[in-house]
Amino acid sequence: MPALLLDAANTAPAWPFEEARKLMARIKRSGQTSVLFETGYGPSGLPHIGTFGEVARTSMVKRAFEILTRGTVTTKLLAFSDDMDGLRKVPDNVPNKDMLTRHIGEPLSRIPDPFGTHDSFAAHNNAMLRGFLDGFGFEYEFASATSYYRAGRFDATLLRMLARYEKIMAIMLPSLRQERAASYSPFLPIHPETGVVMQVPLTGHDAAAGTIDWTDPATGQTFTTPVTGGHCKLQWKPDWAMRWCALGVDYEMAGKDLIDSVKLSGTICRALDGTPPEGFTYELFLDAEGQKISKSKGNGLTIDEWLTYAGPTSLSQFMFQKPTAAKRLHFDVIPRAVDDYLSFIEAYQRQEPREQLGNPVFHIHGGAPPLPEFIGDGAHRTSLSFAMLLNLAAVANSEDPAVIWGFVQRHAKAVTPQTHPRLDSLIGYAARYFRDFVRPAKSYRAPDAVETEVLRNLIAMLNTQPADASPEVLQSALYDLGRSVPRYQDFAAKGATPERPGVKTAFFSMLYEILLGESKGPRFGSFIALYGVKPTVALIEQALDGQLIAQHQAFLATRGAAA
RNA sequence: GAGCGCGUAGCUCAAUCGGUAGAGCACCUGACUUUUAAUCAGGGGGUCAUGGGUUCGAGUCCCAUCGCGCUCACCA
Repeated sequence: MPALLLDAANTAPAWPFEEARKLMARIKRSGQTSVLFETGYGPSGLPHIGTFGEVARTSMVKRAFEILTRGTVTTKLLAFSDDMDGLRKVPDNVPNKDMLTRHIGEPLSRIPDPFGTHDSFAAHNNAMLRGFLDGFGFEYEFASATSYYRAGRFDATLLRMLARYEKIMAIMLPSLRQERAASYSPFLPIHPETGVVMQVPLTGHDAAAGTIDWTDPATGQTFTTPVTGGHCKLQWKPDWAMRWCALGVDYEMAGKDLIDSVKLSGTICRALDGTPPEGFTYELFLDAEGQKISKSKGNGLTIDEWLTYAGPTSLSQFMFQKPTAAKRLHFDVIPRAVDDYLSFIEAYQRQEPREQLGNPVFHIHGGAPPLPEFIGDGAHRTSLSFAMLLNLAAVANSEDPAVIWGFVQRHAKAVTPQTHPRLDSLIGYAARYFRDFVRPAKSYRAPDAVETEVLRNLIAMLNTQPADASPEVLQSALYDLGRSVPRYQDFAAKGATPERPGVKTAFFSMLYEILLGESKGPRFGSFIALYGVKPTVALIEQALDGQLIAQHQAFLATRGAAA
């Protein structure tokens, strides 16, 4: 990386650099030579897009920090899975719900995998998370709460917390309601017989022995359980604090819904003689109605859904943009995110180093963004936007990438999927977006008597055309056909004469509405040339039969049933 | 009750340590041997929510007010 860039980074206003500078101040105070970033994950369901966002954003800060420190400070990102948490509720979107119901309350890492592919439910969801993170190429180390607890990596801090039990309670109790405060315990013993994470009040604790005493409310049996060795876990706020302290976490982001929790955990962390991490509060993702996205509601977008319609870089682009402002995370933001990304990729090449540091693609690609893919040469070179490709899909009236490619190649003959692999994937995404969002919005109508006659004449005209008729010839023939129908004659058109009237726009609108289900459309001669003369005849015949309307209704019905 | 975010063109939003307010869509006009557009050229349109303050200079920083919205206060 050029020295110029490194100097500019010291004052760069982009938020990842601002965050990195907070860490610079922290290591200056402490003198430490390594920095630990953490992101948390609750594996009671499939990975959430918010989880992805947190890892993506934390990675951007980590990378900015590495640039500022010239690699002299070692860094690590720990993706910590709280897989020892007890299962509270059976998720809706999993099989074997009966089996899961029998394991309510047990640690996720102890419950069998309802999908039957992994050693436990937690292992399954952890693998899903890691699959996503690996697919995006994040550098991180995965951590399982269960294995950390069992391996004793938290033992020293757990014992310290037990020794300062009263102090911890004094911090927690004021934040709780009376009835909850009466039964609250920061320590949750694992039932030695049932394996359930017990949420019971403690009847005693012994700091010297490192144990807690409690009673099983179901049987009245009393137990004495060590807080160490994985026999006991912590309530989540003390758990978070203990983890910060035990592992020495330096940086962790959280959504704004956790502001109070971050404060409380920070206080507990200090009570354990730890220093809470530097924090960053990001705004929440909202659905189309402005509601918070949550796993339990199932609103908003999943990672898979985003990746159906656009590539991972566009999702990173979305995550980079202004993390402190609430963002609607819905299908319609995808094209914008893709095109923002593409234009920043292009802009990067002509930017000054200082400007490059504020360019999202600098952070998305860890300082080394790829070159843009252009079509055409010299002054005529350009790149195709996602919005334009969506138009193309609509023009071609096709969800087949090959047809869209055909359109592109009419204007740029040398361009192929081999020379432009990213354009190829963009076209694939555009085709799917068309299928799922544009096509359902279509509305076909039936032709009236005059229109039926015109369409029959159109078939007859097309049957006289060769298969390779040019768009211009077809266009001209279309005008002649329109000119012959009184309804579409326009004597006010430029160049029109009483003998040779112009053609009203209504003629073409009629074709779009009946044949394509849209109010607007492509130059129709071009459409026929691309779509094919014979297929166009078939399309018109289907319209005359009422098949287009019937097919579209059937299509909508299957979608409705699927949704 | 506590905390946070947002008010910029008709709509959706940009504006990178304060320096002449921009884009996309929409709309209007014109050109391309007839009005259709992955074409090109041009145009209209904003009291940057309101009122103060700091400054040579504020959409940007500070204070207050109004409006909209979200989150937390049971669990994670």
